[in-house]
Amino acid sequence: MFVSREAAILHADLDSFFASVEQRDDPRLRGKPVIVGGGVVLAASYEAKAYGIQGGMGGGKALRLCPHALVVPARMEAYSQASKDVFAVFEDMSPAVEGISIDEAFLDVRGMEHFAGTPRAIAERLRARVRDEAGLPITVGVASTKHLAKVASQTAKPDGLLVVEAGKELEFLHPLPVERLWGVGPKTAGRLHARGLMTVGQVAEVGEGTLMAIAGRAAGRQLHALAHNLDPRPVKHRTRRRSIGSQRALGRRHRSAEELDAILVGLVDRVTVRLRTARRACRTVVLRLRFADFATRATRSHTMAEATTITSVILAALREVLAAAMPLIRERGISLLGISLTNLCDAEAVQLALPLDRRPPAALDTAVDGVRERFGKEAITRAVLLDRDQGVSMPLLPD
DNA sequence: TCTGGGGTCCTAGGACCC
DNA sequence: TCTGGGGTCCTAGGACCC
Repeated sequence: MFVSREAAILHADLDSFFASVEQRDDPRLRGKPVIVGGGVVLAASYEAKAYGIQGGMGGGKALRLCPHALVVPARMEAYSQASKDVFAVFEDMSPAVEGISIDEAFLDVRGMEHFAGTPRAIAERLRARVRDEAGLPITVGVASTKHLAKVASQTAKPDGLLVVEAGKELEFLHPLPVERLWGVGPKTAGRLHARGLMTVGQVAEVGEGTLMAIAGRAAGRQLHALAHNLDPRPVKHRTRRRSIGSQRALGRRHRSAEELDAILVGLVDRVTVRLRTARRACRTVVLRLRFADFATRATRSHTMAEATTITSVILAALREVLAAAMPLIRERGISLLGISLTNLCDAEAVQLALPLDRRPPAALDTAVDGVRERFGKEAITRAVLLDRDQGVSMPLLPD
C-alpha cells in the first residue's frame, strides 16, 4: 500500500522561550547571552547557547563557559501570560490545536487551502503574527505527520521555517542521527550505537522485532514506525492532566527527620492548592526520593480507599509513607524530596455524586454506575464536597 | 562541575478475583 | 498427584520530554 499525504501539520515551537520573554521585556538583555535561573539553567538565549550553555546545566559550569552572561531569575507568571498570548494566535489560525507544553503546539491545517492559503503560507503568517502580537521569535516545522513536523522545527531553529514536502519525507529523515527521533534519549541512543545504528536510515533497515529487543516492546515498535515516518496520531486537544506534583532539591547537607517533615508540609500545601484549583481529587500519593549520590532514586506510594482533596488526609498519608522510608533515607542520604498526586478524578463528578446518598439503595447503585461511566474508573467510592480551602469529605456509599 | 522542577508513558511482578 | 487462565489493581522502577 502506498499512502501519499499532504504536508499540513504544523509544529510551532517558541525559541528559548523564557530567555526570549526576558529579552523582550528588558532591552538591555537583547543581543546578549542571557541565562534564566540561578542554580540550574532553566533557559539560555541563543547568544548564550553559542558558548555551549544548555538548559539543565549547572549554573557554575554555565558561567565558566561564558563569564559575562547575564543571569536573571525566572518569572513564571510572565511566561504563563506570554504562552496564553501565543496560544490565542494558534487558536485563531486553526480549529485543531494541540498544546504539548508551555511553549509548543501542533496545528492541523488540512483542508484550509482555499480560504487560508497553503500550509507554508499559513506557517509564515503564524510566525509574523507571533512576532507582532506577542513579540517573540518562533520556529515552525511543516510535514505530513506530527513527528516529522517536530523534527523539522528542531532542524529549522532558531526563528525559522521548514516545510518537508509530501514525498520527500524519508529523503529528509534518513540521514539524521538517531537522537533526533522522538523518544530516543541517551540510553536508547547508546544501545542503538552499540549495534552500529547511527542514523535514522540505518534504524529503518532493521526489523521491528530486533528494535523491540534493543529498546523494549513499546519503544521498539515506536522506533520502527517513526523511522519509516509512520505516525497516524491525529492532532487533538490535550487530555486532562494525570498527575500533579512538586519537589525540592536539598543539596548535600544532612537533613533531620523534623526538617524533612517541614519540607513535606510545604510541598503538600503547594500541591493541594493546585489540586483544588484544578477541581480534581486524588487517590494515590507518591513520595519521590533522590539519594545523596545525586543519581539513584526511589519512589514510594500509597493508594487510599477513596479520592480526596483534603490537605490533612493527603498529608497524613504522605507522612506514613515518609516514616516507612526513613531507614532508607538514613542509610543512603537524601538530596531531593518530592511528592506527586496521581489517580486523579474529576472533583465535579464527586460533587455531582453528592446528592445521591439521599436516595434509596437500589437507585443509588444505578446512579453510582452512571457517575462512574461518565467520569471513568477512577471515580470515587465516596463523595468529596469540594471546598477551596480545605475540602470536606462525606460518605456516599453505606459502609 | 555540581546538581531544578514539572510532567508522560511503559514494564514487570505480586495480590487477588473469578 | 498435579496444578488453568485471564483480568484488574497496586507498587516500584526506568526512560524520556520540556
